Amino acid sequence: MLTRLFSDPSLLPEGQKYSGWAEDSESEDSKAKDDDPDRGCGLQDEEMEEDELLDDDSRAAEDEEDDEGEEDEGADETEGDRPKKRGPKKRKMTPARVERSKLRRQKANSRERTRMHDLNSALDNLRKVVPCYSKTQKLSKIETLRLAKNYIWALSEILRSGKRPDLVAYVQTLCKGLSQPTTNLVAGCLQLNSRNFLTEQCQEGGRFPCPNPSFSMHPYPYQCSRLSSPQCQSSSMPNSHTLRTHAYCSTYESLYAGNASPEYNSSEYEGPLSPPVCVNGNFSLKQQDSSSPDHDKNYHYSMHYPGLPSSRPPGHNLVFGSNGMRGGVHSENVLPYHDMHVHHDRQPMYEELNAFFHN
DNA sequence: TAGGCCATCTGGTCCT
DNA sequence: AGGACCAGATGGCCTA
Repeated sequence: MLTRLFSDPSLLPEGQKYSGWAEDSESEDSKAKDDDPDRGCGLQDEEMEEDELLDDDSRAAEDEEDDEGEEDEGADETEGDRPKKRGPKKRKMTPARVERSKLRRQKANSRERTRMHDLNSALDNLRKVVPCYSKTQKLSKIETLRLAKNYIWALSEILRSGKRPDLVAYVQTLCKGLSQPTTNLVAGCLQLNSRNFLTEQCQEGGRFPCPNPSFSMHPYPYQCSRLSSPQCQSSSMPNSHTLRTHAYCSTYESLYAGNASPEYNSSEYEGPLSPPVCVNGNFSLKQQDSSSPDHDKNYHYSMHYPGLPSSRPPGHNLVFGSNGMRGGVHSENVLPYHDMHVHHDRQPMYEELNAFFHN
C-alpha cells in the first residue's frame, strides 16, 4: 500500500525497524538476511536439506531407481494409479549430490538476491530522476515505473509539440494512472519546488518579482484540470483566495478525461515517444525567447494562458496541495520541505536549462 | 484484521 | 553445467 509512502520512518517507535524499503539494497533487514540467508522467508536452506531429500522429484527418482532395479520390464506400466515418469532417469541423491545441490541452491539464492538488489538500486536511481524524489518516503516500485513512463511521455510531448505546456495538463500527465496519494505527492513536490525557488529568488535580492504574499496554498490538491477552463475560472477574484473558492474535481480521472489539453489526451498517450527536456517542472523550450519581458513572470510554473494577459495575477499560478498547509485536506500526504526534491540539484543539464529558463 | 508492499526462496526455462 | 531471468509462494512490516 502506498500509505507507507507517506509515513515518516523516523517516527517509528524506538527499536522498531523500518524495513519496508530496501535502501539502496542495503537495508538492515536485507543485510541481515544476506549475512544469514537462513533468516529468509519460506523454506530455509537448512530446512531444504530434508526437503530436497524428500521432494517429489527426489522421491520419484528413488522410486524409479528402485523400480529399475527390481523390474525393468515394467517401465511402461503404471504403479497403481500413478503413471510412471518418463524422460531421463534421475540419479539417486547421494549425500555428495545433496551437498552439491545445496551449494548450488545457496549460490543461486545469493545471485538472486544480488540481482534483486541491483534491480532495486536501478529503481532507486530512477526514483531520483523522476519529477518527485524523497529519500525517506519513496515511491513504490510500481508507482516509480508509472511515473517514469508518464514523465517520459510528457516531456516527449513537449518536444513534439514545441509548445510550453499547461502545468495542469503536465501534472495530470505525470499522474495518469498513479494512485491518489502518489498524485498528491507529485503535485506537492512540484509546488514545493516552485515555492523554494521563489524564496531563493526573493532572498537573492529580488531578481525576479516576488509573487503576491498571499500566494495561494490551495487546500485541495486537485483543482480543475485547467484553471483556464470555464468552470474553474473566476474572473473577478484575482488573488489567492480565488483558488480556494474554485470548485474542484474529486478525482484525477474526472479531471484528466474531460479537460486535459489535446496534447495530453489518452489516445495519444501510448504513442511514440521522443527525448525530453524539463527543468523542475518548469519547461524550457529552446524555441522560446527567454529574454522576453514576460519571461521573468513565468518562472513560477508559470504557464501561458492562451488569450489571457501576461500580467495575470500570481494567484492564478497553479498551486497544488500545499506542503506547508497543515490544515489542508491532504496534508497527511505532504512531505517535509527538506525531504523533497524536484531534482534541480541533480543534473548539470537541469542547471543549464534552469539558467536558460531564468535568464 | 485486511490489504499493500516488500525481500527472499524456489523451481522452471532459456541461453552460453 | 552454470548463470540469468522469471513467476509463484511465503512471511514480515506497516497502515487503515
